[in-house]
Amino acid sequence: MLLARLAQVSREVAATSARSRKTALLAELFREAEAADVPVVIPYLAGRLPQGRIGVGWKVLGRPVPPAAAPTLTVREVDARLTRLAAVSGPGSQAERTRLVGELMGAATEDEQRFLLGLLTGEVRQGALDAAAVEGLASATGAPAADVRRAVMLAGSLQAVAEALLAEGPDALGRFRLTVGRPVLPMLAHTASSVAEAVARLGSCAVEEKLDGIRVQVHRDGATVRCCTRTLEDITDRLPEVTAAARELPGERFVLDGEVISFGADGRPRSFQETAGRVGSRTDVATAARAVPVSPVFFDVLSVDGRDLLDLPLTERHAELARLVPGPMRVRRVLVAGPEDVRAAEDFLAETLARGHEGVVVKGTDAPYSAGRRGASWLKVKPVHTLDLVVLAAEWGHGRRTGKLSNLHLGARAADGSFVMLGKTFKGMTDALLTWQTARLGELAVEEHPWGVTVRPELVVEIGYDGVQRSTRYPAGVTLRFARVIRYREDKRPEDADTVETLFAAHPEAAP
DNA sequence: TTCCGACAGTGGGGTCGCAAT
DNA sequence: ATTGCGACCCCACTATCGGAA
Repeated sequence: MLLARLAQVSREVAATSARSRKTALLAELFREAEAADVPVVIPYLAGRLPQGRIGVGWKVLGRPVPPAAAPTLTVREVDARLTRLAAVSGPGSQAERTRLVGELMGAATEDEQRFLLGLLTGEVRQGALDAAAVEGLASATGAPAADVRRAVMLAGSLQAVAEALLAEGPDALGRFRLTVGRPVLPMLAHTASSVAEAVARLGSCAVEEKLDGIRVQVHRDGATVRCCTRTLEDITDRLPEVTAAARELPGERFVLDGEVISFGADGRPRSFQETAGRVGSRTDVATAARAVPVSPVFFDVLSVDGRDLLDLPLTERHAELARLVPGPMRVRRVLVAGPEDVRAAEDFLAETLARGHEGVVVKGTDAPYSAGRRGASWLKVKPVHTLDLVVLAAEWGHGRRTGKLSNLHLGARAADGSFVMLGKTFKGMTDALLTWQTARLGELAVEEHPWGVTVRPELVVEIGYDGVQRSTRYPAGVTLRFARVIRYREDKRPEDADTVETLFAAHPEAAP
């Protein structure tokens, strides 16, 4: 199959907003694909490279190359070239990758170049990625979409399911079961604004502490232990403590879901930055582990001794977890019967925060484990802090925000009346707000840049954030974590804005 | 008919490892 | 030695479609 055909379909998919039409276009293409093209066509249309990320970003892509006049590239040829490119390493590798990318782009037509650019940078922007590819695949093969989706979640891979399905038909789906040693996409949580809201929505529930670490899925099969992240990246080699802990447990074959986090000598959790830095260390794990030891803390079990527990209610899965994993290695939790019991849940949240954790996750007791889904039966609750800050500048948006001032530079008031930048945010804005702020900030602009405008510091905006973290980028030495716009405060003047001192008073642990 | 779940998009900041300078 | 880049960890929130209620 020619790459040009993929580029054409991607363009057509992007041009329609109807999901059913997107699915139909993808299904048509999957039907056309030869068997040998499938392992490439499927991930490409889901906006992914079979090789994963291959060390090509904006810098390596370099300057635009004149496009070819006629399409000649096949998808398999492109895949073979990218496999070679991914294997390049050592001194001079960046130049060699740049050369190979240039060669590839030179062989591509304008339409193909546009598609390849999106693929390589991870910005396909066709409004249809995994879910649409799953639907299209189901439609192309006559398999029920729900069965295909479930197989993909359990295989942790669209590609493997696609190959089996196109080669053998819908019967192949039965093969994709939960298997110890093969990572499963983890269940994710929605957000609730308060424990009361979460309990009201779920009724009978478990309230579990939410640790601010790295999600980890642990598979043990006899002496073999594998650990993977939320995106199914294998990090076994970086977590010797977790491997050892899993081997100590009284079970030979199981799959556990939890969080890996580092506790200080005082027993309190270290900051996310410290835990993430440790888990990110690959070159000298032993030294990193001595400085920042990590512990696994589990909250779910997906399989034990060959029994698949995914469809069991939380209560039953937790009973299995309690049999397998000792208390100190499980998250703390309380059971709440319903809204009449909300005080217990609120007290538990307060205790959890006092112990230095992030918040809680409220889970419906009857809910199964929905692999790969953001199930409505898991609701996280974290306290939200707010500050009134001043807009110092704004950056032009991209994609659907092109032409709108989007990303705001946020400043707190300093003692001398100047403003200290604390970070940026593009979150929390409706389209109407984007339009309004583009006009308003345009009036306040004092300087235009290629990236946006700097403005007179007059506009006050209420910002929500989850906490502060250390920063070398900003002058106060800290920045806001997950800052988002709540509302503009046109009733406030910049001299009413919050100060750096206010910030440090609210977060004394972050003060210099 | 209205409501709501799921998904894609729009990016934020930090840290590590590797290559370039 | 330092800097720049890419990958990947954490993540919030809005718009939209289409099935559920």
